[in-house]
Amino acid sequence: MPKETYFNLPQEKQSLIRKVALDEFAEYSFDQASINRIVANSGIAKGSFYQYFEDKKDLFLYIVQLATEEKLKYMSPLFSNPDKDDFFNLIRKMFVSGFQFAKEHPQYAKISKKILENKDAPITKQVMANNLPTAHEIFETLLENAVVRGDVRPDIDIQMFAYLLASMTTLVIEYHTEYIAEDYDAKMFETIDKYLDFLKNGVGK
Amino acid sequence: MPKETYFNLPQEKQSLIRKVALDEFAEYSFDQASINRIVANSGIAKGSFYQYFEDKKDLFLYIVQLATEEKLKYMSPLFSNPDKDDFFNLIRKMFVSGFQFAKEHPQYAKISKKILENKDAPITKQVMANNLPTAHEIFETLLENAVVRGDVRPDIDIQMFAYLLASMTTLVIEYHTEYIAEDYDAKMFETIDKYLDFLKNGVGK
DNA sequence: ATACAATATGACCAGAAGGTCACATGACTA
DNA sequence: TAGTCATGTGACCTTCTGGTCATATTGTAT
Repeated sequence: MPKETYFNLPQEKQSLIRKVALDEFAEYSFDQASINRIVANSGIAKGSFYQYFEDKKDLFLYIVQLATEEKLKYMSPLFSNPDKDDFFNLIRKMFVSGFQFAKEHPQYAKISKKILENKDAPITKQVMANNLPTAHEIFETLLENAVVRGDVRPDIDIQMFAYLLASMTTLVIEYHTEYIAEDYDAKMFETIDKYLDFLKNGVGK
Repeated sequence: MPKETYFNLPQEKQSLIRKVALDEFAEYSFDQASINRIVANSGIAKGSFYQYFEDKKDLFLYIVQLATEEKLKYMSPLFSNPDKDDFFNLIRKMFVSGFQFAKEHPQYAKISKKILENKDAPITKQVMANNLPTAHEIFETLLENAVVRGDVRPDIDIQMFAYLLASMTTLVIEYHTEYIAEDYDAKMFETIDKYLDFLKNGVGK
């Protein structure tokens, strides 16, 4: 957490620093991000930076927290009415929300992606520890409910499949951003539907 | 590629350097790996290192090439008889081979994993450029054949599914190494079978 | 105007990085 | 023995890093 001094700053200055730090961490990994660049781009003195934050990690975890809070705003409505949608519809809605989040907060999305990509970095482990429950724990609960509801076959390995689901979600988004150039938005639904069809029925003939 | 001086070295010295570099890159990412540590651990002078290699990148790409060649030894036999196995059996065999490779060359496997995890690092892009065809191009061909053979539904999006398949392979291995502690080897087949069942039939009821 | 606390500042520090270079060593030829 | 050429060496270079600290500035309350 930033020091009190930071929160005493005028809102404008706070948000400038946030913006610059966000840009930096969206472009560079934690290790490669540079405090020197951040202070230069913010127009604040190096010394001031350390009046506001304990260290680099402090700033990073703060930014990650903001990202997490923002993402939660998109996701939490889905879980308020747990029995409203069946499993596959819920997945669809999660996709749409996640897609919306990434579209409206591309920087936050980039940072999240960087964190997930660097699973063995020490900083990633700390982020994971701070921001439980992890995605695959959520999916485990979802799957358990889905089996009870009868949406999903009861003979699947829930732990394993939760792990796969959690990662496949980001995979599908990755695929879509990497390969779909035109009609990006409209085709999102096609991509999701193809994915859901695969989840339900597999690809065997 | 290393300089001639390197290849003129006695085999023992070459392989010592390879071993030390392999250890370094298995433990640290390209950026975090340190030439200073490598020369210290090899017992060679810093200056000598630069007689052998152009720079850090030169050494790294050399090690990656060795890894790629080694992995190919495990994988290429599978593709010599393309019509011997149906699609799902081929996937199974690829798993078993990949698993074997990772078990017999854990360092190489670690390096490959690190590369795949850091998709946006410049060095990763260069590795990808050098080592085409990429995994998902292979899977595209495989899927096309599978559709012709009738193993796989003809209405799937081959490009998209090839992308997913390529990544899911590493996902499943990741899951297995992360969650299966005891009977690691024996349970590998269970994991693969569960995965193949999911590929074929999905999870819908 | 004075005193006190909060904040701002940038020169500075130690460490590590990748990379260079003048020189030393050794081996082979004439 | 003298000359040549490949190889070996580590002190040294520049550049960057995260982080510190003595000092200067500012704001506020008396």
